[in-house]
Amino acid sequence: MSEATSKPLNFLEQIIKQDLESGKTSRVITRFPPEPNGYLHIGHAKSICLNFGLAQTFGGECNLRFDDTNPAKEELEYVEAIKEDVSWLGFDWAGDVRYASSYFDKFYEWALHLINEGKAYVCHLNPEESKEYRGWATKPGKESPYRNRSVEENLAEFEKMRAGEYDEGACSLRAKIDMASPNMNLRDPMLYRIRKQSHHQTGDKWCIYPTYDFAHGQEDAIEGVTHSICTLEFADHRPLYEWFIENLPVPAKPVQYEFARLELNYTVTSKRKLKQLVDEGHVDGWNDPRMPTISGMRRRGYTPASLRNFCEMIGVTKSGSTIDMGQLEYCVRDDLNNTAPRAMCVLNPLKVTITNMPEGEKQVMTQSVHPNREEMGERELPFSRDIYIDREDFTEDTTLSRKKFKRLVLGEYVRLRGAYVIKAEESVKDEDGNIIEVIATLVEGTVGENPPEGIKPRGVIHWVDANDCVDCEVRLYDRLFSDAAPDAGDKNFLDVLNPESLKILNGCKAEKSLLTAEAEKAYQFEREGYFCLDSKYATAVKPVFNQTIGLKDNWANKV
RNA sequence: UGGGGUGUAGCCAAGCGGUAAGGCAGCGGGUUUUGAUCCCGUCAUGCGAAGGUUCGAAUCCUUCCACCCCAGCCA
Repeated sequence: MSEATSKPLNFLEQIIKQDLESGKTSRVITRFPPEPNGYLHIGHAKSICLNFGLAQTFGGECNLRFDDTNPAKEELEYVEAIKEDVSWLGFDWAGDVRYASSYFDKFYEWALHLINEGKAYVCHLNPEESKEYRGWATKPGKESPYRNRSVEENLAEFEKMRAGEYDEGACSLRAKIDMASPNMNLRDPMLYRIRKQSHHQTGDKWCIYPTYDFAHGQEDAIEGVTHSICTLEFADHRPLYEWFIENLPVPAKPVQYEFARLELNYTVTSKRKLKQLVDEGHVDGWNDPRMPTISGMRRRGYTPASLRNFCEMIGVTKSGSTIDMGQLEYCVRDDLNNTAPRAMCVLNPLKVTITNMPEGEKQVMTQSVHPNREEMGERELPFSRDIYIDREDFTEDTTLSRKKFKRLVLGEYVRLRGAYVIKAEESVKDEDGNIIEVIATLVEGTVGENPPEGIKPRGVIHWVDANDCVDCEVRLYDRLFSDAAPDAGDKNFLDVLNPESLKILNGCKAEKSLLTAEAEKAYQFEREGYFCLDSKYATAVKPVFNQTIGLKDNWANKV
């Protein structure tokens, strides 16, 4: 790590390195603490890579802990999905999955401890009154009239809360700190509130639930977490986090650090908004391939490695930043370019008949599965008199320069990828003047060989044997939002949804080898992009392919 | 205008008193049976602004400016 070529340490790595060197800690324990109230998204991927990555780098461990302190918003479906996403990303948590809810007895005991110390009280102010008493940024709060109850009374009232004798909102347990603190979080924060709901892990055992603030640091302490890493908006909570650690007989003293959450342009990373997209049917579920969720990206064909590389590449700092979507796309292309098998698929088929090839004759071309990775083997491509090419790869316009149109032009030559050089002899049109077929001839001896002197193919195009191919559906995706900052200002993100984010193409013609494609495993459809079989809609008789990402294409606007 | 946080290129990001790394994007060129990949070159006299300290400042000091977060019985 001291080599000149190594990546510089981010600020958290520097802190941990120092803590290890100074002996402040001898091992590193981190945790990824999602609340199971939605699916994980790209922003969580950053946190996962950070927390698990730090543990890996320094030979420590990282826990997966569900921060399930609010039964009103949480569901078992989400905990299962989150576990799957973390595993898929390639990380193993230490030991069993943890739950904040499994520490509820301990939290209750610690609440009693604070009451006994005179540091917590049951407050019967209702939500509106609490708000009023809290004051404002420039205005100190007022002390609750219940603030100075006796320990005995508080104990009795808290027991009544726990026993279900009060309705939701009737009262709460609060810490006695400082109603005049400039930090709003220290103005007698709430520790417990009443929620008469069953919990996905603890059932109906409790009707009072600890707040985030009263739970998080203590969870960390119980698990021996040394570096508790959260996002910037919790920085204001750090003094409170520390207050609990100082005032409770906790078994360890974790320290909280904050980093900037990931923002990506042209998308939203807010569970609330993503849930709204799902609930209102703007997308096809949490794993819609257009969603920035981990499950959506997986269904789209993104790989764990590409996401990990992305998170590594963007860095970790405390400055709020918005990463360009292009950077994520670069990582996906970079990984897929190296790993994806190649195949050919014609998206908008145009029939080509090769007249100097006898009807019924079948030839077989062989083509490498990957141009620079011989070990991936070869594939066979049937070739006959009738083939399909893409409509966009043929034109009758003979005035186009060779630089501007490197495809098939009437009267000229083009190379069929992995097969012959052909010449377009004439085009056939329907009564409306649309080109429906191209009549062509092949140049003998051009498979794997250059054509004779004088024949200069304009370029290389992809094709598929019309007599031996697979009919399929292809789904093309564009960004979900047409605005770079769907969230910004007071604009409604739903107003900037991109109406063209999904295009469904039917009647596409894929090469036969694609019949064995595995769901979510991307192929490169040569000259088109990366595509994977959809895990939801593909059937044995009808493959459906999702476009993972297009090939980089910077010639269109240059010529 | 209370508290907390952040300002280095179009987007990220190193830098920790010794004279602005790297990546993405862009631009120019080369190779190529994918207009992809790959390769080469190019891209901040400048670090939010203004003062100050110093032989020397993105780094230290002062003042100012801009943006983000906090008034849930959400996390």
